[in-house]
Amino acid sequence: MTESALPTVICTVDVVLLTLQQGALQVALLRRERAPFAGALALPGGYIHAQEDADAQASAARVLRDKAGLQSPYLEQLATFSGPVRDPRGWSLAVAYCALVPPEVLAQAPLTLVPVAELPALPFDHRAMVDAAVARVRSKSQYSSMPVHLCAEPFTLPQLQAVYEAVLGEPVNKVSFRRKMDELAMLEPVPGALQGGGAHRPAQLYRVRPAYRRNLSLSARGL
Amino acid sequence: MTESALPTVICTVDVVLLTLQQGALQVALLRRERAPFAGALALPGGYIHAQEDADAQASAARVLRDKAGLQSPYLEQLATFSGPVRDPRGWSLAVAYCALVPPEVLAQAPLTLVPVAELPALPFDHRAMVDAAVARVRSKSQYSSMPVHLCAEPFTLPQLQAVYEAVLGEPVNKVSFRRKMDELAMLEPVPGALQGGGAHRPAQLYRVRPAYRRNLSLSARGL
DNA sequence: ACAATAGTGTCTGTTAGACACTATACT
DNA sequence: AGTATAGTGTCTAACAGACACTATTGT
Repeated sequence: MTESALPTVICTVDVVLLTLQQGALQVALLRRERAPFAGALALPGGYIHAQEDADAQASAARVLRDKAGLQSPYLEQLATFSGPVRDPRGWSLAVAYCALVPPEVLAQAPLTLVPVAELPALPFDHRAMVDAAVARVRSKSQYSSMPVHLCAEPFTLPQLQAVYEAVLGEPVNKVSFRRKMDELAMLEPVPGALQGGGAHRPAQLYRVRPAYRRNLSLSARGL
Repeated sequence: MTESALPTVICTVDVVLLTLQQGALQVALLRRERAPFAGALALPGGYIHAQEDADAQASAARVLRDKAGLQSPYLEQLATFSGPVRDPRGWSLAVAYCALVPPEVLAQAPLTLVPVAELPALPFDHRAMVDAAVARVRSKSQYSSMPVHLCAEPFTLPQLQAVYEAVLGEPVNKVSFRRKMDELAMLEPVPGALQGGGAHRPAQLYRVRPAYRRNLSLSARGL
C-alpha cells in the first residue's frame, strides 16, 4: 500500500452557529451557492485549505469570517462526521464546530436564523450536527459558564438567568443561580453601571472577568 | 477555486487504547514499522481507507483489529487533530478515538503498555491525544459507568470500586458508591455466583445488564 | 402610595460521605 | 475464636431549592 494509491478524502469543516432570539435557541443557516445542494439552506461550511489554514479550527474561523463576516466568537470543536454517503461527491470527512454568539452580532450577517425546534430538512448530515451542538450546549449549560457567550456584555444577572432558562428549557432557581455565579467568580460588576428603564429597582450590570473571556468556568456540581 | 486544485489532506485515525494494570491507567503503544518515525513507540493508527471504511470509527476499529487483534471494545470519538506540522508528510488530519479494554484482553496483543503518568516522548501529537483521552476518562468516570469497560465480567463491587479509585486517583466512599451503582440500575448480580478465595466473606459477582452493554449510563449528579 | 422587579436572609428537604455495625468466609 | 473483607444501617454536614422579606426604581 502506498500513500498515493489512496483515494482522496474530501475534507471540510461545518459550523453550527447558535444564538438566542425570542427566548429560543436559533441556528444560523446559509443558502448554498454551489453544488451539491445549491440553493438549499445549510450550515456554513467549506473545504479545509491546506495552504493557508493552521488547523481545522482556523478553517472554521475563516469560514465564519468569509461567509458570515464574524470574527472570533466562542468556537469549540464538536465532533467529526465521515463516510461514503454523507456527501454526494464521495467519501468525505467534516469536522463540525459549534459557535455561540449574542444575537446583536448577527444583525447584518447574511444568515437565516431558524429555531432549533423547527429545523427544516438539511443537506448532508447537518441535522445530526445541529442536534449534537444543541445537546452539547444544553449539557454544558448545566455546570459551566457556556451561556455567557450568548449574552452581549454588559448584562444583568436576571438577563443571564433568562438565557440559562431559555437554553435549558426550564426555570432556574434565582437564589441558587446567584450563589453559583458568585462561586464561579467569573463575573465582575461594572462599577456604577446599572440597568434602569423599568418601573422598578435597576439591576447591576456585569461583565466577564478577562481571565475567563476565552475559557469556560466549570462548576463541580450542577447549575 | 476548484475542487481538484486543493492540496491533499492526509487523513488518518489514531486510537488511544487505555487499560488498567497495577492500579494505574496504561496506554497501549505500538512500535511503528514504517516512516515517519519508524521504530518509535506510537499510538496505533493508520490511513482512512475510503474504499472499505464505513466511516472514521470503522477505520479505527479496523486499525485495532489489524494491528492489535482486538475487536469491538468500547470505542468513542475523542477529537480531531490537524495542521501542517503535526505530520512531516504534510498537512494532516487525525481523528483520535479512545478505546477502553480490561487488561485480560491484551494478554497476547503485540502492544507495549505504559503508565500514562510516565509517558515517553511520542511522535506526532500523540501526547496531546493521550492527555485528552485521560482527561475524558477521568471526567466521565465522575458521573458515568464508563469504568466498567475496564473491568472484565463478571466482577465484584469492591473490584469495580477499585477501578474507579484507580482512574480517579482518589478514594471513593463505599456507601455512596454502592448507592449510585444501585441507582444506575446498570448491573445485575449473577445468580449464585460469589467470588471466594480469601479468608473472609465472599463477594457477589455482577455483570452489566444487556441494555447497558453498549451505552454508558449517566448519573445526574456525581459519582 | 403603588407596582414591579432586583437582590438577600433563612428554612427545609435531599444527598453525599463518615462511621459503625453486622455477615460470612478461611485459618 | 480470630481475622479479614463484604455488605448495610444510620447519623451528619453540605447543598440546592422554596419562600419570604427588603431594596429601589418609575408612575
